[in-house]
Amino acid sequence: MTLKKKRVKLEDIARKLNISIATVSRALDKNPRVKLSTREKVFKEAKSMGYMPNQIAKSLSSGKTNIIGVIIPRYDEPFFIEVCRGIDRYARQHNYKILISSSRNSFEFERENLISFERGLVDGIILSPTHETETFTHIKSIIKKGIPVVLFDNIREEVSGADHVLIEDDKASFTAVEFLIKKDKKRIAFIGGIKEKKVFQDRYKGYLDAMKKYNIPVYDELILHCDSLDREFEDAEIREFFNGISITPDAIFTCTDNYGLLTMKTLLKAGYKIPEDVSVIGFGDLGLGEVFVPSMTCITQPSFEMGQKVAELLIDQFNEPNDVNHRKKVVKLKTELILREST
Amino acid sequence: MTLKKKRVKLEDIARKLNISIATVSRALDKNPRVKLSTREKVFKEAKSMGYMPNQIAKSLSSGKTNIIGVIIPRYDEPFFIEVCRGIDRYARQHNYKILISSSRNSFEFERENLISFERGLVDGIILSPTHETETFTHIKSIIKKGIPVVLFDNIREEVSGADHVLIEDDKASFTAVEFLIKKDKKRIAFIGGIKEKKVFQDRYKGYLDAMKKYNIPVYDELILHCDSLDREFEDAEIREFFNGISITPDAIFTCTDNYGLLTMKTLLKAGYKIPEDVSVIGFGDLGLGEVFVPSMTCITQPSFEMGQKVAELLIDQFNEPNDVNHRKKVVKLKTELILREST
DNA sequence: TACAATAATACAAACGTTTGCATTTTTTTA
DNA sequence: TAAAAAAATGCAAACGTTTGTATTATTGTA
Repeated sequence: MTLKKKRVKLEDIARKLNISIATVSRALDKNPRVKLSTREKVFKEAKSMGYMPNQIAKSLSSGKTNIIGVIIPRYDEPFFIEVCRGIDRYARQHNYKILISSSRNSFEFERENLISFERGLVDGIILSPTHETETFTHIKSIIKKGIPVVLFDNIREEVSGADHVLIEDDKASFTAVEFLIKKDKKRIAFIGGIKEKKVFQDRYKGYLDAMKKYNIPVYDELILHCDSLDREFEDAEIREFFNGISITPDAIFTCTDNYGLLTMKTLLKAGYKIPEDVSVIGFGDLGLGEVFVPSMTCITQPSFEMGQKVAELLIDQFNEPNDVNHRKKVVKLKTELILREST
Repeated sequence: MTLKKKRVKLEDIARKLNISIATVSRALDKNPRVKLSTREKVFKEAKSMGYMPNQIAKSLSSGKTNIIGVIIPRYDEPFFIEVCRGIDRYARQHNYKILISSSRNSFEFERENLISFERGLVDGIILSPTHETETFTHIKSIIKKGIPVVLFDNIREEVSGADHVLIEDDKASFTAVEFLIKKDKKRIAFIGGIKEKKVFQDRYKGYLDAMKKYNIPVYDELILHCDSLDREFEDAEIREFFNGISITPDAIFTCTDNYGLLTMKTLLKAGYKIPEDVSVIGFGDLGLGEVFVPSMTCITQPSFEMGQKVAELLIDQFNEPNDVNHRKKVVKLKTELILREST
């Protein structure tokens, strides 16, 4: 049985070369204060001994971990994954790693995750609040401790008090619905998500605004606010909705790619033709809408870019003076309506 | 301008209460060596001062970070995300966090990531090798240093030398193809992925084995090994393939959900009826196959469970004596064929 | 060849914990 | 009521770095 060998540390190199730890440390740092020939000796020895710096010790000493904590409501939503990709890309370019946690759509978990990040493992935090998140005291308390925080998506602006990035949900859905109206649709259904979630409220608002502006009647019957938190059940919810309505819509605006696809599926199965009988629009555009037959018209969300922007704001904070009351930055990203076969 | 306050540490509590740091530390640990009344005092003070233990200092002192490093070939593949979810679930239950990196399908990045994990930030590593990964010396060198490693998916068993978890790819695809044959299909096309990747080799093997066993002719023309590394181009590749063939297949076995969906899309657009004219089978089953119209028959990969299993193996290693030469464990997970409308 | 100026290196404290062992305090016992 | 036993606390080293300052070695200058 071979036991694992101990890591080699600065001290080992120092002893071997008969110099001090400080010199070894500085040599490996390429600090010009140590003679070139010594530096070279140290490098050579470090390599031959298989030296690897200890990140933890470094962090303790420097007070920086170069880790960014990320809290998202769930993993199984392409939007969040895409944002994380964006964060990761930007972070890596700036020598940071990211540590992702899911709050599983629960305020309690969100708080717990946040608290666990308070233990100094991360230099800053990126968070997308759950729909349950109504108060922001937990976030503010983190900020007050001087830990940089950036929020994205689903923010109630009035209360956040932190840098954040979002898309113009109301405008985006207004545009989509307006497009349907201009295509002469009269019975436009709306399929949204849990009412508590800010993004869905905004998307609903955009729908109502457009309907109002063009004087199109809004039928309560044609409005569904899905509230399944689990993907598995969304399907059933949408099926039931269509079973229950007496007015046949000629267009459907949905607040999610998944809702859009499930809607199309349900309608196709029921024998409707898309877009001849009904038009369908989705929201998000993360790949599936394009593959489906017919392909789905979508609002694109610049998810990857959102991630990059969020990371940028955070890393900017790292480099700013430690002013707790600095002016909060808000970035709004633009969306676009991508036309496909479903309209 | 309000400056951020310094973190409160054990020393601060100790000073305030006029006791030693050691006692505070043990009190917070609920160590019975310190008097109950003292413990209570300490807890109260810690709370009122807003004490949060410093994870980094703890790690340095204990030699454990409670972080698991995970390296996957890419983020934008639901399979890997699902595995990560499984890892995360199991890890959290055992008080570990996970740090995910993508090797972006490049051996070089894989190595770099691995090296960065050698710096003591993680207690162990979970890795899914890229298709470029032919030698395992970088992995072995990590293992030799005593860092626990577990691999999953896409392993060349003969060379890995580490615990690993995989599915029986050849068996799975054999089953799928056999099913098609028993449905009396005669011209069965195969759409696989990059030839260098072990999982695709195995899935191809399963196809060939089944064809051979039942004496079905294999047409080279009906075989495609996609080699786009980027999702965007897979579509074009598959379209071209179908444009180029002169034999019309009556069934298509594809090695990926995405290939399956793209295939269905292409066929539907070309006017074929599924499953009347052609049957299609996918591989993976991560949600989309069920939504598509017609829904797609798939081989299920127990991705989430795979993640959990991988994490379990790793955490088991943490608790084993430090035997570098311990007998490697290999876990094979079962797949299933889920029948849907596309066959 | 002595002395300053400069270059190279070493010492030791600090980062915030944990923990073995020593010391002090309290309780028990005779 | 003093000694022994048990309980509570404190001291200091350790974890592996970084870094300000002190020290030593090497040059250059007159």
